Amino acid sequence: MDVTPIIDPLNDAQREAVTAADNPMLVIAGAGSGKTRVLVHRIAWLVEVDGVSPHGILAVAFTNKAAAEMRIRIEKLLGEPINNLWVGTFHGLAHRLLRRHWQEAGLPQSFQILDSEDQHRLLKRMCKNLELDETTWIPREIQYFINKQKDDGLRPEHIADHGDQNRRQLIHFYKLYQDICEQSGLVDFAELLLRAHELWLHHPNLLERYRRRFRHLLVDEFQDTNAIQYAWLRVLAGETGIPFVVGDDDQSIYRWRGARVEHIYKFQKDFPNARVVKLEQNYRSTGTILKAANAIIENNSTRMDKKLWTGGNDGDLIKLYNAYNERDEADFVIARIQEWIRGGNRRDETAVLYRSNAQSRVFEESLLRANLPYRVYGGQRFFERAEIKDALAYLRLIENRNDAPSFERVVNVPTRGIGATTVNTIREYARANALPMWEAARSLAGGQLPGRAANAVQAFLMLIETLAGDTRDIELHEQVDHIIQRSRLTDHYRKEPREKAEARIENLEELVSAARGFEDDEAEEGMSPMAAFLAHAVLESGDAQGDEWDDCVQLMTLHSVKGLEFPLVFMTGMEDGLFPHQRSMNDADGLEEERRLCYVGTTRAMSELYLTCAEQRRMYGVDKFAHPSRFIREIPEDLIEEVRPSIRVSRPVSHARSRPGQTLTGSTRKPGGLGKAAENGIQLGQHVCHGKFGEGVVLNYEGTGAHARVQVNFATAGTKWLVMSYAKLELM
DNA sequence: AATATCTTGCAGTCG
DNA sequence: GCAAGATATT
Repeated sequence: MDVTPIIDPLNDAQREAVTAADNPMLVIAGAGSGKTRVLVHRIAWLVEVDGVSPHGILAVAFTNKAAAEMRIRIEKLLGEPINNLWVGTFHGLAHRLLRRHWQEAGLPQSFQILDSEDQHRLLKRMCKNLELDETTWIPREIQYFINKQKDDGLRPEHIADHGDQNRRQLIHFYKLYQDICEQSGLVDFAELLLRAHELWLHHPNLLERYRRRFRHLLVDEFQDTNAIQYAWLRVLAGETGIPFVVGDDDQSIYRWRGARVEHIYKFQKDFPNARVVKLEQNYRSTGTILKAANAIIENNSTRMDKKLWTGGNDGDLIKLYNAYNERDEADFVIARIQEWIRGGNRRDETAVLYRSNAQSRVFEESLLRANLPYRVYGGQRFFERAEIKDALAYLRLIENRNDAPSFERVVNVPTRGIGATTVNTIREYARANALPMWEAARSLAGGQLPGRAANAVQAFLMLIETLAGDTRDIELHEQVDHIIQRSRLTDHYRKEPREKAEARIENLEELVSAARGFEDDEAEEGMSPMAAFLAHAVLESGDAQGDEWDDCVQLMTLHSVKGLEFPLVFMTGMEDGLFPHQRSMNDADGLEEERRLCYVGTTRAMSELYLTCAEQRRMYGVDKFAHPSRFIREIPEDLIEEVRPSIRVSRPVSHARSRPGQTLTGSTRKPGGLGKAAENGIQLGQHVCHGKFGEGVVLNYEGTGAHARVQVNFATAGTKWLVMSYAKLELM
């Protein structure tokens, strides 16, 4: 047997992990150290050398995309498709188990998954029905509470109210919500994990079966596991399982959504015979970039000691640009990208990173002006669009008449004369008689509703039944198409403004295509293609921007860039308050997570890294002055080169626009090159007069000769940047 | 039921 | 400053 393709591409540390004996293994893998490679090669090693059947291996990734990629890489390495290997996300795997063992899990066979929007809508409706005080009962907060409990593995009966009235109410609400879900056959995301965990706890023989089957448990992005995920894994591993987990404590950036990096330490306690391997050799970035990344992350107090290094060159210095505002920042970035492209490089080798989504706008405008194609990550995903969810609600109702949220969603879409009053009556009747909405509607349409409403409801019920009958024996995509047409959703959306209508109808057509192309590889026996498709739609809600996959400049947040790499990277908006974000700046934990985010961003760059900040930024409609991010100061000076330095000066305190605490001084800034004396007879702090704007004070000054620009704070007109050669300023 | 007007809040994200 | 959601208006 030839193991060279599995072993040869690995360094010593990677090889140690890949070829390890049957021990629990914790791999601490720095950014760009080949962590996915280790996982993939480990699986290949198990199969090829240790003779483990893929049937006995379970691999967990954090996103569907990562899972799909992992499978492809494994199959490529092994040279054949591997069908009986379980690779997926925690949610995907939990779902698979629940489909398989729906009876043991106490679920109806036709259970459906509730996404977070569905969950929110349901809770909102519950709040309204219960007529709770809407200032204290905020659906978002209730949602957060319920999900948090579930993520911690808690059912309502497990939670103590600590004698707190409010908390007792919340727990009661959780119970109520759970009852509705049970009755409607619905399972939310957190519930998938919780049920899967309970499946182990309540059915020891089932657990035993899976323990015997999955001896090898591999987990990627281990630092991102939450409590219930870890518990599920822990129970499955038992005494005999061999977990192999890979993660990077320095890249833990999702604490706010329940991820606990502490699981890395817990792992070592729970599996005392675990071996720990550190991967520190980086294959991605230049020496300079790695030095900067190391320097930044060293400021965190709680971390495992780890230092990235490369066998490669130091490469270019990191460039820092101090823009005078966010538009200047964007123009600078776009100019650099154009330069990059002129140099014969690709647009998709460049990434513009920012802390929050709102920052993308200025870059988009600049890119549009420059005629550069770009792609913004994030935003609404395909299966989350309103028109798609409407169509899916019809499909779900056909699968499961008890699905109350779907019933409510489409009972009057398109409008068919079933208004709020009628729906309320149905809901009330359902509640009073402990019936599903569907049954309640059937009863009431028999006569207890006013004639017109009764007819409308009757027509709706008939429609669903007819559609169900019509589509029983046809192909999946034909079913979808038929239902979209006959429900008259297309006609409904056609009434909207032209542009919107077109996009919506296109999306509905796209849904039919999605159904046509759908292959239910992982569908469980007894699951109809439609049920599999619906589950797929919720669990894998698709890319936000399916189109525009070709050569585009990549725009995304620092969070969504994790796992990616680009030759040319811009980390923008490097200002205190923006990054680190204001809301994380004041506590140590928050700041450390921001710093890890900075570490993630820095380590995405392969050869060139630009940091940009603006001294003035328009936020929420007002211009604000800002200090450069403290993270810039954490990078050793000799690694940074300032591009086109601008001049710093104390702001005048007397002006209405300036506020205490916003005074900028050159002395605190790094690196050097700031604070040169001004030319052209203009002095910083100089009082000047402008023909149109009147009197003002020179705040800042940038450039030389004909291109020189000056920033003046006018008494009445506010702060302006003026080109010296046009402004005709008079010295006072 | 569709449309106009007002209020609110404003990090990040995957399943 | 803007967009989404809630509420008022016809």
